Amino acid sequence: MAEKNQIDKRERILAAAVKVFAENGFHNSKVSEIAKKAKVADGTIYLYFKNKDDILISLFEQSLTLLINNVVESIKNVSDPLEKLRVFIRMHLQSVEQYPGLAEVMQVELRQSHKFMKEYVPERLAAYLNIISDIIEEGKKAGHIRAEIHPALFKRALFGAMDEIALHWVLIKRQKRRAYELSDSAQRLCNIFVEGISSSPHVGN
Amino acid sequence: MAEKNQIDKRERILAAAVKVFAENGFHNSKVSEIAKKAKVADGTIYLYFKNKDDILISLFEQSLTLLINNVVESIKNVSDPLEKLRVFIRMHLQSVEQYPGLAEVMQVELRQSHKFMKEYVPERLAAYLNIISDIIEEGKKAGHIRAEIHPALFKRALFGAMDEIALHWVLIKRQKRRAYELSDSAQRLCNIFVEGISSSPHVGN
Amino acid sequence: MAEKNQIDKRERILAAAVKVFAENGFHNSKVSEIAKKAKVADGTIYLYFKNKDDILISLFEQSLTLLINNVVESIKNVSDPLEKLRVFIRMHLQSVEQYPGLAEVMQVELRQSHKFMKEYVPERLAAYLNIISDIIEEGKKAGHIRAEIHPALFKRALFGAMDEIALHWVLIKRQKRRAYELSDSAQRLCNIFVEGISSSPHVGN
Amino acid sequence: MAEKNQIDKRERILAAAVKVFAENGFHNSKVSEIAKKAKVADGTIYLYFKNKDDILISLFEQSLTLLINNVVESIKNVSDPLEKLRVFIRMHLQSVEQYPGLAEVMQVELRQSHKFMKEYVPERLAAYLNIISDIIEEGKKAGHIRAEIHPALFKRALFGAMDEIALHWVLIKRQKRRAYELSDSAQRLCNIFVEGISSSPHVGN
DNA sequence: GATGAATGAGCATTCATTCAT
DNA sequence: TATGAATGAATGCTCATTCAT
Repeated sequence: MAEKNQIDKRERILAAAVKVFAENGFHNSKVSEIAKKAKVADGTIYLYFKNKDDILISLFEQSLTLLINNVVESIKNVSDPLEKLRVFIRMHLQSVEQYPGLAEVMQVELRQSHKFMKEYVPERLAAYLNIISDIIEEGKKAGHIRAEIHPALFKRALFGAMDEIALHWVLIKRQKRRAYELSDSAQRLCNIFVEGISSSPHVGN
Repeated sequence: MAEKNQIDKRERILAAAVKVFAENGFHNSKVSEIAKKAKVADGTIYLYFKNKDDILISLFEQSLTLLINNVVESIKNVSDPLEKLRVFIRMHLQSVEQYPGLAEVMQVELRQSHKFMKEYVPERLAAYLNIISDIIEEGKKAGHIRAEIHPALFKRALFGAMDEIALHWVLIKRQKRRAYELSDSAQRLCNIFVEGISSSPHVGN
Repeated sequence: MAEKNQIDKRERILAAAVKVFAENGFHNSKVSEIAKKAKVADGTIYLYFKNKDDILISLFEQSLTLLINNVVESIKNVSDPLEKLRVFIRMHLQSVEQYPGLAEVMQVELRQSHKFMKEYVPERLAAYLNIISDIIEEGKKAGHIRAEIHPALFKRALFGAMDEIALHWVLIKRQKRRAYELSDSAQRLCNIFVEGISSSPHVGN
Repeated sequence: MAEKNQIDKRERILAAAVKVFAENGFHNSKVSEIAKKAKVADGTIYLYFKNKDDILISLFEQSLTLLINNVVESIKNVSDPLEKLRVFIRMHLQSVEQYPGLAEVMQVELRQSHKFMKEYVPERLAAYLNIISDIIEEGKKAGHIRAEIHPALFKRALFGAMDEIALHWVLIKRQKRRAYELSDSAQRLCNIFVEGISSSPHVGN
């Protein structure tokens, strides 16, 4: 019971942190605000996290773990590498749509802290990206993907594209302008990244 | 002479700012450090810029203006839309290679600064991205680019990809690991974004 | 205990502030100096006061409340309006003698701080002054004070006179010149404001 | 001609300073704003004044000189000491009405700087106040003023009263509330300081 | 004399983190 | 565990003053 309460508390802090970070950005977020939103004393946060940075890292890793699990699960039963790629793209954007804080935290973490929290090595992110390059390797072996496609570059290109599109969607949404459907964007992204790299001539869509 | 000196001073501040921002990130950069690096008094900065934010915005817009000019100039005499796209990609990454601060400032501006994302309207960036979508429109009309390609999404996808790749290169470079050639990356990116979207079957590379 | 400590802390800050403000004037006083003198961290001050201005206002209101209480208590059992006035004058200067910071803070607040003169409405001060005009009204009704005396003007004239005299005493005292007795000044002030200066009986106006 | 221009410039700076100080208070006034209002370069001010404090002091002394001259001139042909006092009071408040900046500068100078510009000895002010005490001495000698009246205290009491009343008038005026007539106040002040407030003839003390 | 660009000292306030309870 | 009062380091910006022209 006490243990469950502890887990609860950690989760509550993380949940509060996503909202606060998404709202104000990492640097403009106050630990005390997270504490307030989590209905926890300021000091309590330091029982569960080393410092403010640690909250962000935890959040990021938690999100990525979730994302990785979702994606791996979804891809598991798909055999065609190109289809795997389509599923991947769809899953990523779907996750963003479902947890809009996710995209914002990624932005924050990847661009902002990435560079300044120099100690931190983004293993989880690497793992996530490697799912992509693995698919490419696999597709190349199977002859479904052209030999010229460079897996390590492709994974970053795709990730950058998805991330930028997610960011745009989040920004539009925040501005209360009618947000478009991210599932449409997923389809359009497939048009570029999947149909484009295929080794067979295009046969419609 | 006096006038030149003034221009010099503004430029010196901007040049110092790129370095400092790139090194520490916007939020962790001190105005006084910029001043010191520019060999200027702290107060002098406020003769040329409204505040710290204004330095960042100016930097960003200046960089983009440079980029736009370079790109437009390079594309001018190219008639094939697909080739235009290749040139665009090459130019962008070449510029990053030439002014490594550029990529970092972009990151900073675009992602890090929530404040800007809320208040600042990135007209220059929009103009830059529209060069891409214009090429796509043109290519579609000419029948060189498949009808399914969505210009507005494409421009963001390509930009996100280029940006991510630029960031990676900058980070590798900073870590003193042997930096790879960005021109190779450009070639590989073309493989994905240009050969992929073409309406004609691939004929080698 | 803890509560007492808190009250202590607020009081300590105010006590330190009187000294610092009196010594340097409001604008030349540093919050950090107040903190140091109160043996409190800089930030602690902001747990008890909104900002530097708020310290001054609190100080002023606290002083006036004290003054009002003292005066009201002293006057309570005096029936003759003219005697009330004498007591009032004595009490005011006595308070200054007892809390020399008081007079200086009054100066600071009332004269120096244009900002306050524009935004802050001195209710407490008005209440204090109205004690004077009430006495005058009462004396006029009872026939002890001439009809020509204008209560609203009288209250300000008396306050201005007392304040100027208090300031002079404080300044002399600070310069380490032998300070005269404020009780003598009180007596002399009564001679002017209560007994009148003319040696001949009034012959109308 | 050049000399006249110089005088002009000094006057223009002082005239600008009155307005700026009256508007914002001494500490919140910027030298550059004075310069702008005087249509003079910032640096030019330092050709005519040692520093910002010096502007205030000059202003104050200039005002007092004017005041003293006016008062002395007005009193010259009055023989009755009590009447002299009435004229003095009227002249002072009339001057305030005529040059509203005067009262504000007095406040600023006397309360604020008085204490903090420790080097400055207010000789001119002393001279002004001594006009009052001289009248009292004279009146006492002539038997028109009671022996108990203490000249040195009287001068400060009267000055404090006039100053407070002037300040109130200026504040009311600034708040755009219908300002009352200062000549009325002068009359009422005479009632207090000259005629005395008691309705019964003095019977000793 | 006149200018105004340049200087750089100075300071209120915030907020991540600690620790006595 | 949990609390939240207390801490104090850290910094963008202002503005009086200077001085090369």
